[in-house]
Amino acid sequence: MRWDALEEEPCSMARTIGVIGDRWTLLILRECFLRTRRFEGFQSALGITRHLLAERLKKLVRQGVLRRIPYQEAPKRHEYILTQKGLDLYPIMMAIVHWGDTHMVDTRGRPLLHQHRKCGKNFDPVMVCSECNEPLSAKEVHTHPGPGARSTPAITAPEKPKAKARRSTA
Amino acid sequence: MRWDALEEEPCSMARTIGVIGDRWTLLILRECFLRTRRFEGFQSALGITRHLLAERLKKLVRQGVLRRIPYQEAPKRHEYILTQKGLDLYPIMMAIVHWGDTHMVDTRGRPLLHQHRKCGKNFDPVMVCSECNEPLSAKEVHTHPGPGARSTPAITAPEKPKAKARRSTA
DNA sequence: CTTTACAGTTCTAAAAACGAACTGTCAATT
DNA sequence: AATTGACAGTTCGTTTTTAGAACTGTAAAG
Repeated sequence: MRWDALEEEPCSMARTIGVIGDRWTLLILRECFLRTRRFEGFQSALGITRHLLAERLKKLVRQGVLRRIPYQEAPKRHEYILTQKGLDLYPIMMAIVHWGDTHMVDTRGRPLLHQHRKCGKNFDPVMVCSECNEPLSAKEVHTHPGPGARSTPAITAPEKPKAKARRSTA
Repeated sequence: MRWDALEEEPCSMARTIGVIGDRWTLLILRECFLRTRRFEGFQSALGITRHLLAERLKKLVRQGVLRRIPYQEAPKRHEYILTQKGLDLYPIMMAIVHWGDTHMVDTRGRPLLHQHRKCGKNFDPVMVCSECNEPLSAKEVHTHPGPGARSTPAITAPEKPKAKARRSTA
């Protein structure tokens, strides 16, 4: 699969993965949220090769996730800062961190705590329904096609019409 | 960087990225949440090479995200189903989908709608503070070291002590 | 007895990532 | 005046991953 093809797929998840779905990009974005702004900052924090870093930053700028802002003339220098589109990735980041906090911690506990300025407490992020404010879990959600769903299913492998379950121990 | 090293880092995000932070893995998990369970199902839905699919499934099983359950003897066949650890990835998936719905839709609108069984309505996922239930945004959150923070910063590049800003147009 | 479903494994070619060195501008140091 | 260091990349040869297609093996169906 060509990875830029992901952005054309009629699936918001595939499209998003096309933008942020690789390891370095996610780590670069972590650094952005931790207030890193400059090339050397990213490079030394992550140990990414300079080549790849340059490429990933370019892509994030192209996608509108980061903005490249000059902070000095003479040797032209730029900072990379999150746009609103980039800031909106925050729930994804927090969800990733929280899963790690829940399932990947060692005996010492979590590496990082998060404090909510509004209420002053250390918190966990919780995902709730926008309509009833109840916490969400996979089993309580029903998925159905929306207006942007694929009309011509030509791209997918054609459904084999003769799908007769041989044995169904399942 | 060796990618399995990510799981040792004192950062819940890095550790999580070590498990799910690549394109195919995320797409495989999407399929899992859409109730795909079998090898051929994943393969034909995604167009992933069989080789990589086998490898990724193995890794997800090793990580405890999927469980490999026999559904027939004689050719031994297995299904891959989400464990609780895997189901807990749901907020990450929803956050990714929601970002795509917000920032990557074309004129036709969202490909998929989500209905909450409890309240019956189509919804968006919202991330809130576990303590005060207010929606979260990056700027309202302060991050500080937890018990599992790195005690010996030997792995990171040593902080250059003489960091004297040459020019600060910033 | 040939085909099909299914779950992989094996192989070679192509693409991506790594690692280290190099380019270029300017300020500060010697 | 010459050298060093900060900074933001680019270039290039090597190694690792991924793609793509074919092959293996079991058993039911036609």
